[in-house]
Order: sequence, then structure tokens, then C-alpha cells
Amino acid sequence: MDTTQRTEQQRSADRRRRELLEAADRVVLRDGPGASMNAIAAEAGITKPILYRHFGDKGGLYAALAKRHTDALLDSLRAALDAPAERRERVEATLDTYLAAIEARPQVYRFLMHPAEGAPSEQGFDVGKHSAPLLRRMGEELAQVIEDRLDLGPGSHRLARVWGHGIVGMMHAAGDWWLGERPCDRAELVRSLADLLWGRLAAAGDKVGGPGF
Amino acid sequence: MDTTQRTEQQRSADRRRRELLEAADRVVLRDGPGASMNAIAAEAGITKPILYRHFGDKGGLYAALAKRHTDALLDSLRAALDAPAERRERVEATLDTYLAAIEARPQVYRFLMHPAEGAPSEQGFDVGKHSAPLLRRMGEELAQVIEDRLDLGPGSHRLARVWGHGIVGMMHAAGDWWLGERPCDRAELVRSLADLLWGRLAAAGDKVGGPGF
DNA sequence: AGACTGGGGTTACCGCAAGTAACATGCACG
DNA sequence: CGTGCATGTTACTTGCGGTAACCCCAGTCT
Repeated sequence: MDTTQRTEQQRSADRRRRELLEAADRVVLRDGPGASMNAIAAEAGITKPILYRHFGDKGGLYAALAKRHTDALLDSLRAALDAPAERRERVEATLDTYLAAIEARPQVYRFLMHPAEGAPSEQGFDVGKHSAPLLRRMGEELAQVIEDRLDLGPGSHRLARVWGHGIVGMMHAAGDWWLGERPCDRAELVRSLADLLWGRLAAAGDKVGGPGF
Repeated sequence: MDTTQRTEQQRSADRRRRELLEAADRVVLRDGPGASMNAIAAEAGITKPILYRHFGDKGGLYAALAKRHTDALLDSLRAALDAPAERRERVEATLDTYLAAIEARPQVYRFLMHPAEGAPSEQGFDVGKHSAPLLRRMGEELAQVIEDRLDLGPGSHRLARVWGHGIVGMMHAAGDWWLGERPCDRAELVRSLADLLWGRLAAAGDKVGGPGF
């Protein structure tokens, strides 16, 4: 029959695709995002054209690769966000989950967020197509949670989205900086960020001798 | 004399360098960050090796280009940050200044923040070297202002830096998203972000029927 | 005047990576 | 058996960043 045959082929193709992604993952994590298609193909034990048959172009491969990691990270974040606890605890847990993830696998993180670093040669290949989606998806998910759970009055939809993207951006930038400089431990960073979100900036007093910020 | 001669040559070289940067600017703003060195050289009316004599490599050129715009933007931001007004007004003015800048010249913004988009071919050329510095510099400057002006108690230095980078990241991510979707006007975005910083997230009530976010 | 030096310029090339065309091979099905 | 068809290969083209070698002309020293 045609259907079984096609599903069979489909399954085999999918398995192959997954194997190729694993190989690409290893190479990218080892050599950085500048890994060449030749190198990836070699790691997978095959040659370039096969990669192109499966993923179209380098952008397709990297997008597929990014999607895997992005999905995994988003799953963890959802879990932290949905835990049964007070709001502040949830916020801290979510921040901590994200930061723990990027701390544990900085290579993956760097690939997702700064896919151009390391010296790829990209012709007709838009790197921004990868990092943006992760931030965007995180922002949208958070916005949804905020809108669902919080009573924000009129304009809550737009407000929630602004906040979702804003908070994600805050987390991202602070995490990126922290990962580079390691100025404090994770717990302190989490606490500081949560404090910021809890309005400590507005509540702080002016320093003596000058107008407040 | 040697000194006058050298300064004379220096001046001429500097002028040339500025001309080249202008040309590069035009090309990058027209073709996106994927502009080739050949294209830039052609725009400047010369050929590649001259660019390399002046800037070393593509990274050097792009770094110089980015520095110009970054410095300009940072000047505007400093002005808004130093204005004589209440804290909330300053925060809103700073946010608005940033957003107005990226709204007015999205091409410049895209180049500074997502320099890889458009398809550059970068061999041994680290794009991350451009976008990061802008965010980092903004974060550090803001941190400095916060630390100088606010009384944050013990650990104020680290706290200010976390907040500086976090707030900049919030502004950046929200701005990036807003620039793409234009879900509301600038004033509303500014107000929403300021509200977030002023702790409205923590203050909001739970929605009926479920545990709070 | 004529050789000498040095900054600004060019052509022609290298290396390398993305992407592609054309050819080979193994395996199901009529 | 032969005919698709998926899977794989070699060998190529194109286009980029980057460089080596050469050129030219203004001014200077003798």
C-alpha cells in the first residue's frame, strides 16, 4: 500500500534527520556556530549534498537545530512558570531556571543567542532568524501567562505583551552580562532582578547631594 | 619639520577615513549589514585594499561604523538621563529617546543590534563584537547613573550593575519587538515599560479563578 | 636636473565555504 | 529482468574576505 510505504520512508527520513541534527549539534557545540557544512557532514559520516537535501540550506539546518534547543528550554520555563507557588516565587524560579540553563550549557546558549560569533561564512544566510525566535517565543509565552493570570484592567492584552517581551529582554541581557563577568552567584542575580521587577527602583531613596535618578 | 608633516598626514588620513566611513554607512544602510567590502569600496570610489589599509579587516570597519552610531546614541541617552526632572520623568524620557532613535533610523538600529542579518560573509569576523558593545555600554552607563544617584544600601554596586543591564535589556527587547509589530504608539510603550519598572507587576491583583502568576 | 622615498592606488591572485549538477548505487516492486 | 526512487558521491561554480605585488606621482635631497 502507498500509505504504509510512505510512512515507512517518512520514518526513516525523520530518523536520519535526527541523526544529522545530533551530529550537527556535536560539531556546533565543539567548534562554535562557525562550523562549516563540510565539517558537519564529516561528523555525520556523509557529505554535503545530503545535508542540503534534508535542510535546504545552512539557515534551515541551524533553524532546525535552534528549534530543538529552544523547545527544550521553553519546556523547562513553562514548568517553572506553572509551579504552584506565590507569584514572587514563581518569578524567581523562572529566572533561576533560565539562568541555570545558560550557565549549564553556555555553548548552546551562545549558539542560540549569538549564532554569528566564531566566524561562520554566511552567504544568503540570515543568522538573526535564530536568536530572535527564542526571545520572541519566550516573550509571547510570558505575555500569555501574564495576561491569563493577572488582572491588569483595560488594555491588559497590550500591556501584558509589552511586559512579557520586556521581562524576557531584561532576563536575557542580565544573563548575558552575568555569564560573561560572573560578578555574583546565581541566587543573588535572581534576587536582584526580582527586586527590580518588584519596584525597588522606584522605591529607592535619592542619594544625598543630588537630584534623584 | 617632522611634527607638522606628520600631523598634516594624520589629518589627511583621518579625513579620508571619515569619508570612507560615510560611504560604508551609505552602503550598509542601503544594502543591510551584508554589504560586501567590494560594494563599500565601489561606493567610496576606490578598491578593496584601501579599506583594508585603513581598517585592518571587515570587523575593524564595522566596529568603527558601529562606534560612530553608538557614541551618537549614547550622547542622546545621557542627555535624557541627566535632564533636571523627577525620576519617573527621566526614566520615561530616556526610554522615549531610545525608542525614538530606533524608530527614526531602523536601518541603523538593525545594523547595530543584528549585524549578521542580510547575509554577510564573514571569515574570521566576529559579528557579536558590535551589537554586544552597544548593549554593554548602555548597561554600564545606566548602572553608573543608578549607583551615583540612588541610595541602594549594601551591595549597591553589584545591584546597580544588574539593574543597569537588566533595564537596558528590557528596553532593547521591548523596542525590538515593538519595532517589528508596532502594536501601539511610542508613548504607550514608554508608559507601559515605566509602569513595569515601577512595580505594577508585583502590585497587580490575581485574576479570578486561579492562582496568581 | 635627476635619483630617492613614501603614501595612495590598482590588478590579480589565494583560500575557503556555500551551494549545485551530474553521476553512481542499492533496493523495492511490476 | 528492468524501472523507479531514495541515498550517496565527486567535482564543480560562485562569491566573499583577505593579500602580494606592482604602479604612480608629489615632494625632497644632493
